[in-house]
Amino acid sequence: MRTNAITDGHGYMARDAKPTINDVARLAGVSKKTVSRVINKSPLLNEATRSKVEAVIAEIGYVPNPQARALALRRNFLIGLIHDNPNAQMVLGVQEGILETIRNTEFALVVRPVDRHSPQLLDDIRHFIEQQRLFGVMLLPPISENDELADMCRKLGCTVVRMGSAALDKSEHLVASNDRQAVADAVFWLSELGHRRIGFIAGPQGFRSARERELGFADGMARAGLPIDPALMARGTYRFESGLAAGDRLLAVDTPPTAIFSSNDEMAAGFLHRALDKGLKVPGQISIIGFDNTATAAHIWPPLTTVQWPIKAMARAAAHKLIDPLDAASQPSIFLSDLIRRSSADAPSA
Amino acid sequence: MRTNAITDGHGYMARDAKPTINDVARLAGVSKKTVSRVINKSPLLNEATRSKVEAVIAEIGYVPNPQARALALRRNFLIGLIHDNPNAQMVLGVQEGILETIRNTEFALVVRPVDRHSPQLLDDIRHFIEQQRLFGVMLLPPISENDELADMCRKLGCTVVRMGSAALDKSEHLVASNDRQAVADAVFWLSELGHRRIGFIAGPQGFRSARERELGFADGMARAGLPIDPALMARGTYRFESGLAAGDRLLAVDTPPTAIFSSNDEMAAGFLHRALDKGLKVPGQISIIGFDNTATAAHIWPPLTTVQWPIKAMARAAAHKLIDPLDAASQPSIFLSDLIRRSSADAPSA
DNA sequence: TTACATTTGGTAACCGGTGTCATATTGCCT
DNA sequence: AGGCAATATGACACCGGTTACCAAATGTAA
Repeated sequence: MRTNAITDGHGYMARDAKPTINDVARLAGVSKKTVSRVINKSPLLNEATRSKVEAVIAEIGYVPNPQARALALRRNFLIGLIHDNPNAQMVLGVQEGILETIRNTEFALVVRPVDRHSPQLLDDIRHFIEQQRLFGVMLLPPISENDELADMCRKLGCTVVRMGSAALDKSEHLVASNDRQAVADAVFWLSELGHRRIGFIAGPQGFRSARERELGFADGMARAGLPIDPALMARGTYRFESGLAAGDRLLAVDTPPTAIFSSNDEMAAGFLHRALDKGLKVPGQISIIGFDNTATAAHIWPPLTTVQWPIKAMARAAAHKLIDPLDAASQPSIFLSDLIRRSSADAPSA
Repeated sequence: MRTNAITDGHGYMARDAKPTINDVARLAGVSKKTVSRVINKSPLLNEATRSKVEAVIAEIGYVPNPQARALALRRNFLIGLIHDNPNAQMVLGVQEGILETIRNTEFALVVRPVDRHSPQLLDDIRHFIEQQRLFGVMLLPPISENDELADMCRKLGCTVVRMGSAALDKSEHLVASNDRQAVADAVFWLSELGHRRIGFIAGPQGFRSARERELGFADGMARAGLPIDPALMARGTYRFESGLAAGDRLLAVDTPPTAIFSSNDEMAAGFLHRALDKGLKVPGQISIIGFDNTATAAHIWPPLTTVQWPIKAMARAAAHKLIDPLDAASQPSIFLSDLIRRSSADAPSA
């Protein structure tokens, strides 16, 4: 008894008619408005009336129509997740985090993967927001670094929350991780382990996350009182292959490094790959630390020590900022990442 | 000029008023109905009237309110993606595929990660569908194998499309990959390479995908005229650790296998890990093939040869089935997977 | 010229909720 | 008992689209 056989003008099956607020009102012998009050937990309601209406609601399985509500309230309950993210793990973690927050609300999460390099990027997103009349949007890195995009979303009337890796200029809705400090701590930890020659693989220029991690590396080396050797610095693209290339170069210097901090796991995996190719012992001869804690990090050999964003917690916080006006007014939330210690980094073997 | 400063009763900022169909009608000097006809591309319309209205629409940037439309049409344009999936790569691929299909439609994609083991699973999902009044839902494996869930969604008036790894009983909306044949082909390929002792790591019992892949293994061995040695068969949980365990057992037999087909990449990675631990040369002494082509597969060492679902194509097909009643009426779509040949499998070294 | 079909546009009601404001009921005080 | 506030409920218009139905304008044939 799922649908009746009548089709509408579009060829779609007509849906079973669901009970409406009118049905509830009629059955309970009250007005629509009273039912509406029950639904919205209005305080000025006779207890007897309330329970009578609630009984009817439960009996016929009434669920308010969100589209009608959205229309009447002139505000809807869709939040958009816009991302262009190479790290599937992270995107999914964010989706789960957001969902944990909105699970018992009337909000829903609408996703929109985009192509950062598309020339119609802005138009696409504008169309998306206007067409769906989004309540708010959440921007994930790296596209969260696009100020023009964030401005546009705001002009469109959306609440905007950005997840980032650093203090993005404006004192706006932001959920960030303090990459700089996390990297500094990790590098300092390497120095405590006894490493003196520590190399660094930077991410691509123009990414705020890449810049923050570079600064963190400098901080950590400074704190450890270690000099930065330009021969031990490489720049990659955040991709596996560029880690390979970094390995070629950094492992070929006269006095090679005993440890490497890579700005992300993919490059770390590439570097590791190359180190093993060259017959080096990891971590004996070369320690490696990555960033992101992707699935790969745990499954390569040896398992990669890496820095991990508290993604779900950040996503929960971001979702709160989005749907809770009080929270939104508060300061940016800055999270600190954890160092996941696995086997790819240890004290250098004498 | 994003919002005015007036807040509504809920403390949210009131949004800028967007132009409505009435504004368009007034400015164009026609009735609402005429504007509606233009929007819906009604054929019985004076060309001059149409262009006049279109000019106004373009000028003031009118976009129809989807909530109002949904209300009036008694049908909405939200499709839900319900999944409980360990493979982030795949979920994201599906999201992208669906989006490619619905990009220029008025549909939007609402995601709902769930916990397959939650006791309130059905209630949660029922609530989700009823609350959002979803038009249709797409179920991803492994939860797509839950018939009870699919039935419930249908009863709720949703179009249901399931992505699966095998012919799911009913002749319903289904987009599947032919895992059985893909595995058979891969195993046969191993035999062509010269392997005679081929082992198999099965997935957990109760998963259709696991069963299909087992059948595929048997098919491939039969086609190659090779016997199946029970000592070379293991069963895992689809997780890395169980691949490790399989390695412990399968590599300890008197005449160890020269090749292994693992029902997924994670277990393959675990098995590979263990093989390297034991000092085996891969692929020289032992070849390994996985399934899924996760990010890990490409980044472990040696890179894993693996079977890959044409995920985006499947997702596109599934989305079409969901939104296009004609397509929906057609047969299930069965896709064949590709074998991604990397370095973990090759001819056995004499 | 009239009768009639065909286009084209307008009016009103409705979808399922909401807000505003008026009204009915109750309790309390003098 | 009468007056008044506080509480509880209802009537009604409205959100922004849709369809159903009707009226006017136009074209066309007898």
